[in-house]
Amino acid sequence: MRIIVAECTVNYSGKLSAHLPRAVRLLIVKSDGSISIHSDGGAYKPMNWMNSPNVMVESDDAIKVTNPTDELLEITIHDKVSDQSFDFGIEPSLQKDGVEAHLQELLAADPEVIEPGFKLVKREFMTPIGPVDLLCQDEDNSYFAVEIKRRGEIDGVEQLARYLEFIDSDPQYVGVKGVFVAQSIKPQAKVLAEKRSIACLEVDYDLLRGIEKPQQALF
Amino acid sequence: MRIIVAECTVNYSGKLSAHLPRAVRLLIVKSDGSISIHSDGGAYKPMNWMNSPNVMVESDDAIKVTNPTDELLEITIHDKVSDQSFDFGIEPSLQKDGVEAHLQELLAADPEVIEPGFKLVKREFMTPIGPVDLLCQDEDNSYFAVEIKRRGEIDGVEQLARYLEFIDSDPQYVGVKGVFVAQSIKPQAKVLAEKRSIACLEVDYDLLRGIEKPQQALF
DNA sequence: AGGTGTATGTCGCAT
DNA sequence: ATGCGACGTACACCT
Repeated sequence: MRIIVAECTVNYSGKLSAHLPRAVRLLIVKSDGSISIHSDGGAYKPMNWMNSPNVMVESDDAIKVTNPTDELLEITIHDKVSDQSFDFGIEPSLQKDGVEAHLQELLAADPEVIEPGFKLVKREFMTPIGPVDLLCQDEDNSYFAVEIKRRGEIDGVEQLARYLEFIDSDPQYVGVKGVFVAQSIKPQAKVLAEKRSIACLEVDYDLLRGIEKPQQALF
Repeated sequence: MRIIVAECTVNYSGKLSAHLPRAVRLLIVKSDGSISIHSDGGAYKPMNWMNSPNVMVESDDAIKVTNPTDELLEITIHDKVSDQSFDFGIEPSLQKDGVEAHLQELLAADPEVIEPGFKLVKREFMTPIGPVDLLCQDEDNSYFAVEIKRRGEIDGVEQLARYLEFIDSDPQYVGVKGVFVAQSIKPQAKVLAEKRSIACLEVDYDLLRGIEKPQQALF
């Protein structure tokens, strides 16, 4: 990892054109060759960047980076304040917990959390426009398509509505109903779900993780 | 801007839980208080971060950052390699010039690219739920609502379908049909467009830019 | 390599 | 503040 602080101007052309006027900025060159240009503000997103793979050509007062799709990043260095390199060694893997995949696992293991009597038919049930998270059946063997989100927003409801449309057109599953499950559901998403005759359920992830264990202990 | 290189372990809890095992990493603390933790790889996205506003409490071997929504970022510093601060001054504004708007301009200027005989009725034609990119008429004076995207995905088809629903409910435009135009259209988007009776058209931006000039030269 | 869905998405703009 | 759409989205996963 190379860390440069320099007064510079930047031009990017490729998927769009961008120009950064002269100012002091942080340049990060990672060992895979990717380069990013940060200002002192605006969250973590760099103002400009070029991902690996690319070719970087450096001269006294300029850095030119090109990639295989003909994007060009051109940095003119007016005044170099600092230029250091560090050896970071290998990066152990990042561990994450609490994303949608976990939520789906927990609910697949315990469909009765969604509705008493629910049995899991299929996880990632395929439709022509993509997989719905869970397909379940209730005690009357009626089908329910379940869409799970971490945050319940309006586009998630639309997504489920589209799936339902396609699943319902299969005679085997005709009459399928929808359940929209999320840790929290926005008011507008609830309104739209109501309009689409889709049930809503808010679940607490920590609680869900909690009740999962006692149930496993029963067996 | 403060730039720290240190061997550290990191824990984040908030919207999810994340843990970074001990390794050397780059910590960037921007003047707005936001902090990001980078490894030496993986493009520009940091492994962990905390945006402003937040409260940062620093001790000899640890940095604890909390924000108003009770997210917590905890960095344990095992070995500090470097710790420097720089004054960046003010950042002049970034200038961008995108492809998206230009594509609409080109098609508005040349609707026949979409379909021979097409005439432009209105750009940004207003509906109660937002403007559709182009409203056109063909040689039989039938109406066509055109939605233009750089990338044609399923959401764009839904968007156009919603517009069509509203436009069609106006007696003047009843029977309006839809055309979905993009540089490339994903298979699933095509499937949904088919189901919604919306025509799809993939256009080449460079080609379009090319044929624009000869036409302009005719006048 | 290309398609598809998620993201602690981020960002900007309108309401 | 919240909703909504665009992003040089990035990124993991699957075929």
